[in-house]
Amino acid sequence: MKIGEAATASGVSAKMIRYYEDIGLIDTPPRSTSGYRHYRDEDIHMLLFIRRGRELGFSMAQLRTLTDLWRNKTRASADVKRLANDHIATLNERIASLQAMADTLKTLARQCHGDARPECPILDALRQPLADKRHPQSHSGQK
Amino acid sequence: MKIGEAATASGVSAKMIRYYEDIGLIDTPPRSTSGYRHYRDEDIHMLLFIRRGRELGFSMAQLRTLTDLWRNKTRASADVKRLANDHIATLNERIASLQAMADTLKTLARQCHGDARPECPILDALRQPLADKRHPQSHSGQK
DNA sequence: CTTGACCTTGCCATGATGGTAAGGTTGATC
DNA sequence: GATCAACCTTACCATCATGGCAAGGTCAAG
Repeated sequence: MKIGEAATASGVSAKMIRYYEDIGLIDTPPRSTSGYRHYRDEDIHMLLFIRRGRELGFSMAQLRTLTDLWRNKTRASADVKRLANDHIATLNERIASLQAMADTLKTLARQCHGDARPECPILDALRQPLADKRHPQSHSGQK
Repeated sequence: MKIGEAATASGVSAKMIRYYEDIGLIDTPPRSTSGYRHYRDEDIHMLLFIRRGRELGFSMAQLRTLTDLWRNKTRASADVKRLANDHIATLNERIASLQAMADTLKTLARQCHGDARPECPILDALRQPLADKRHPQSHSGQK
């Protein structure tokens, strides 16, 4: 299978397949005499594996570990689980951060008239330090 | 105020202040005869405004619009509110996407023994198409 | 043999940020 | 009035995963 077919079959662009090869995430495939890369079904499975990992938000570094674990028949499932749990924790942090932003904005937007007048609590809030709902600070440390 | 002080006062690095100037997000400040940039309190407020906007997750493009609105005394608060609501929608999408990843991973991690054995439903799941909880697909469209 | 679809490599761009290097300015201290 | 440290200036490189483009080679069908 040439790279175009591999791309279609795996859903990973030819460009990215070459990139993954470049950074050593996948094996360097054999080449035809004319230099074309050739992939086997096994390689497609690897690419699918990588794509799904990316879709779950794993970083390239984590994918590197995951593909190693995948190839390693004597792996301990505990290692995979730990990686997954770490990633879940990271996802939760990112979610919490975005949620805090959204909550703050929702509060501000609710207070904004949203009409033709220029007064706007949203802009006002950006002028002053952002209020922290849980630990509001009353002092401003300026020089 | 020179750029270092402006950076300290605003919490925006000198590097980023120059960058914001470069992309036209802030005005080009006056220079001393030796070429040093000089900032007034007003400029610091603008930098604080930008920083807080970034902290709320607004993109640079949105910040560009926001700073324009901020400077424009005859703005309509409706415009600010619309921008905020758009951004809330974007944040919600990103949250939902991350939440879906986390949910899938949590389900998989729960099924993983997490011991010394190699069998692992997490790796298995990455080998097969990821299940969509709401609309499971039973066929695979391959060539 | 031509044509079109594919492949190859290599370089550029993204976006917001940090780093580094080489050189000029300033102000304080000796 | 020299020196030194702390600042400033510009300019370039790197990130990370991805896409785009260009110039040229390959291959199969007609």
